[in-house]
Amino acid sequence: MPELPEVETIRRDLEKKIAGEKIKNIEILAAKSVHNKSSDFLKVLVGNKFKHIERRGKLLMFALGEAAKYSYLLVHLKMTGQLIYRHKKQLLAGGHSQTGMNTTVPNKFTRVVFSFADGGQLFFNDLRRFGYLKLVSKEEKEKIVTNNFGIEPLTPDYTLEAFQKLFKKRQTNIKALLLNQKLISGIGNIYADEACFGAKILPTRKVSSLTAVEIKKLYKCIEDILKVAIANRGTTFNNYVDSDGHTGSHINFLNVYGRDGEKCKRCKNIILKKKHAGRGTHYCPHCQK
DNA sequence: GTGTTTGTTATCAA
DNA sequence: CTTGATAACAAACA
Repeated sequence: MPELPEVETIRRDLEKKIAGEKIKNIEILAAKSVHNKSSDFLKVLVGNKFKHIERRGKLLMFALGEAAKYSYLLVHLKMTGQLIYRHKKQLLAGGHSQTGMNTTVPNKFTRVVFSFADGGQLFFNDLRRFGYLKLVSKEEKEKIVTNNFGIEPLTPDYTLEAFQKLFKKRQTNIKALLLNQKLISGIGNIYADEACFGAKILPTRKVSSLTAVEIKKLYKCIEDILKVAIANRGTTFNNYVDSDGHTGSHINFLNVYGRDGEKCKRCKNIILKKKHAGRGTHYCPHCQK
């Protein structure tokens, strides 16, 4: 489940590997994963290059070198998408990474393959095919960003004042607020539960019931948890790997997500998991109020 | 065969 | 128009 820390880890690494490198060839193995006509996709990208990679929430935006009708390639990994890069030598060695967990590419879940002039290849894998690649114009990109993404954590836009505003005149609960990308972007099921644990707040609480002190605490916890998770190169629970095909290590630092039935690291009570807002929600019934 | 997993959108209701 | 709640999607695995 790539959320902000996982997508950011991919963005930073991948940008160093592919920025400015000419795209020599593209294989579309699953047309459904590409939200453009295949012929358009190839025509625009082959011979082009990615200048840099931006990110908003969980959405990656590859800026094209030669921008005309299309200026950006949007990539959303949804639940099981992966972007794995192999340079020429790794490919000659058999498509495996050299250290850590091996992810063989291509594999049966490879949907699109980019081949670069320097012999490197970028593989878009997606087991469940929820993810997508989509070419858009500059205007479309800006419209998508404006219409679908709220406050971006870890940027100057993420202020306590802006965060506090989200709580005004809202009837929903904390978990739903944190998962709502239009209000605050980049948080998914894992970090929503982890942030609530950090702030000692039950995810089921109505947002109107939070005190000013609790809101401030949650604000700080979100920032902290995302930064630490990035430092740990993300959480690999099921499917996530970085652009080298390596797992992230933040799973070792999770306090509640996936720990139902285990002891709370803070108070030793048993962590519970309940379906809430259609999602598995993990919490400590004792030290989260 | 069934239940479970979640990011996002569609749909309906208030 | 805004907000909220829920279902649906997709696909593999235990």
